[in-house]
Amino acid sequence: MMGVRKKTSSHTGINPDRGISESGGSARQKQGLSDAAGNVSPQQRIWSIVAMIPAGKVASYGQIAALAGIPRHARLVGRTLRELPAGSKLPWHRVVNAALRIASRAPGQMKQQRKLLEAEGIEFIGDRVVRAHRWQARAD
DNA sequence: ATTCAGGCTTTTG
DNA sequence: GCAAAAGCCTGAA
Repeated sequence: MMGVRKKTSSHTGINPDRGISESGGSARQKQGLSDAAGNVSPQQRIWSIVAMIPAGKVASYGQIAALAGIPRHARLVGRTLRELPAGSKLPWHRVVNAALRIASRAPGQMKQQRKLLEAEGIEFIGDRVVRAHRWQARAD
């Protein structure tokens, strides 16, 4: 593949530093979130990225991880999303795997996720999301 | 410290 | 396009 995808270092224009104002308000009780050195925990980065996925678009775990500055952490993204509080504002449903398929962690939610996506105007081909709906940050 | 399993990804055939 | 194998990381036993 590659071709369009440059190195992850390419500033796509998105700016994770915009800070995601509370994503539910609770998930930060025992999480360090910010480090003494001013660093933020990986999951906060993930939240930021996920939060900036435009409606009507979907992104893959690895993509998010890469954009968050933590390549190879696709699974961590999934893990993080799994721990999300119910009232989270994060559009976790816009996150799918590299095959553009809905990752199944719970049969019921999978159905729900698809419904949410379709509600945003995302089309499906079988159990897969139409490629045109794949989100890609670009700098230009 | 070691082992295992997981909302993954990528390369081959 | 799908299946199998190998990678890469993390959290929990």
